[in-house]
Amino acid sequence: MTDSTGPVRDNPRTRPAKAPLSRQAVIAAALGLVDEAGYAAVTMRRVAQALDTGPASLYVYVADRDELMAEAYDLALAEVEPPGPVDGDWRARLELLVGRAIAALGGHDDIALVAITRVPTGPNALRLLEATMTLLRAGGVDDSVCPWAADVLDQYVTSSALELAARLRDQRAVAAAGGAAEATEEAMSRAAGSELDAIYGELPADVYPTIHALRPAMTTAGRNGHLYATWKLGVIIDGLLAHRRHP
Amino acid sequence: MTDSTGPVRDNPRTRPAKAPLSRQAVIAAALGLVDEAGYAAVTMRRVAQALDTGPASLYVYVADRDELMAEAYDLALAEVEPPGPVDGDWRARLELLVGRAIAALGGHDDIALVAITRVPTGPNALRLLEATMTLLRAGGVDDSVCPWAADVLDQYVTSSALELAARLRDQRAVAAAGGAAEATEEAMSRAAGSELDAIYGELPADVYPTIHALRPAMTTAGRNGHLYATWKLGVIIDGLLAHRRHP
DNA sequence: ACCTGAACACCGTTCAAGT
DNA sequence: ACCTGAACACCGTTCAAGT
Repeated sequence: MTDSTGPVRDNPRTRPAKAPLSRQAVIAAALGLVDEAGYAAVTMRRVAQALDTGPASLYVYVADRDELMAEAYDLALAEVEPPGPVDGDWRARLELLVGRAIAALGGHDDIALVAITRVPTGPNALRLLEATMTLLRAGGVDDSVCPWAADVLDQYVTSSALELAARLRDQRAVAAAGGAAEATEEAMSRAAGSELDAIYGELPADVYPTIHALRPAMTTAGRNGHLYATWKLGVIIDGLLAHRRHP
Repeated sequence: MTDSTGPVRDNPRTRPAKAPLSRQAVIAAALGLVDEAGYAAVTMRRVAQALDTGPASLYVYVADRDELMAEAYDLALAEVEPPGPVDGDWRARLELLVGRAIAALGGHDDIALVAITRVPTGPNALRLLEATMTLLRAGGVDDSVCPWAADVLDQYVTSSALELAARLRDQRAVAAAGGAAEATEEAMSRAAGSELDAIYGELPADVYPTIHALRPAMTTAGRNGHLYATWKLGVIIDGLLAHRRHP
């Protein structure tokens, strides 16, 4: 007699799940969609749908899609903790910091695309910029080149995060195809980067002698994700050390 | 008596401009639109409009927007000429090659965005990859790390081209605003990167001491485009030289 | 073979109207 | 203040129909 009569009553049994909208909820929903389907698949309409509302409602909390994605990017960086004194000298700490940023961003698919078209200025991005430049200074990098050095490291983080995301995506595709034999084979060959290898393989050896000669080393398989990332960071840091002072 | 009577006749006076459609024409039109309005503004419908046809007609020559943009990217690289023996030793030549690639891509607004989401495999990209790896080998870079080194240089080219494009875009905005005093001031402050500087300036100095201390060096003005690009390339090449061999 | 009008299934964003 | 239905001005891509 109390339950089914009044549709005016805000009954938590018939209307249970709908959490109140908020800026945080909108941003979290956007990042969740990135995880599921990637940056390009995040539309205002889908974010709204995930929050059980209409697209127009989002504009109460967020100026536009661009701002929303920038906030999702910063949310992805929230989990990154800057290393402390226990983690070693400045170089070990810098490597840890950079590695954590790559893992955090790469763990949210291609959210790092946000950093390609705009300079991140969210609170977490600023926090990590501060930490990075502090470590660089500790490494003897000159004040005048410190911002440049931080920029180079940021570019390294962005491109490495996108690479990691692509690798994880391939792995997920292989795992998802673990049923039909044909699909599995196709997914595995994609994961091995053999499309690219096939392109190199079809080039005439006389006009592309170097590509031809180095082809074994050029496949994604030959790149070995982690080893490549380590090598690349070494290149950058040693390069930075050689250019500590302003030209 | 021959000119105005027959509407059936294909009269070049009344129907002059419409060139026959072709894959090349579609690609060139797309790159032209990038130059005018940037990557995001290039839609199939606008490309069709520029060619005086309907969007459906483009699909005769091009599989989808992605392929079209990839071809436009490769077209932008067509003008890059690999340096020869007259241009100096391997390092001078590598610096020239990389500089030319940045200039070519950056001269077509943000077309370099194409290289972010897919590995360029057009004929010109392959031609320049071959040239790059040949120079790296001449510099003593080990075969096993050559592809990695080429990858690092490609990332440098892409990010530098996007930076250059942004700088040119700002300059164009300043030039275009050369009338109304207010508009000019706003455009110039944008060009000086003072938005970013304002963000840094508002940070509390006690929790962001390093950003605070280095703020003068962090503005775009302080970055001085060309000097920064030179420094960055030096960092990468010297880093590569220090890691010539496989770890 | 090449071209295209019309349609399909989407977009981001705005705005008047509701509570 | 917060929310929203409906609309506006776009998208990429397909496909049946024309030449």
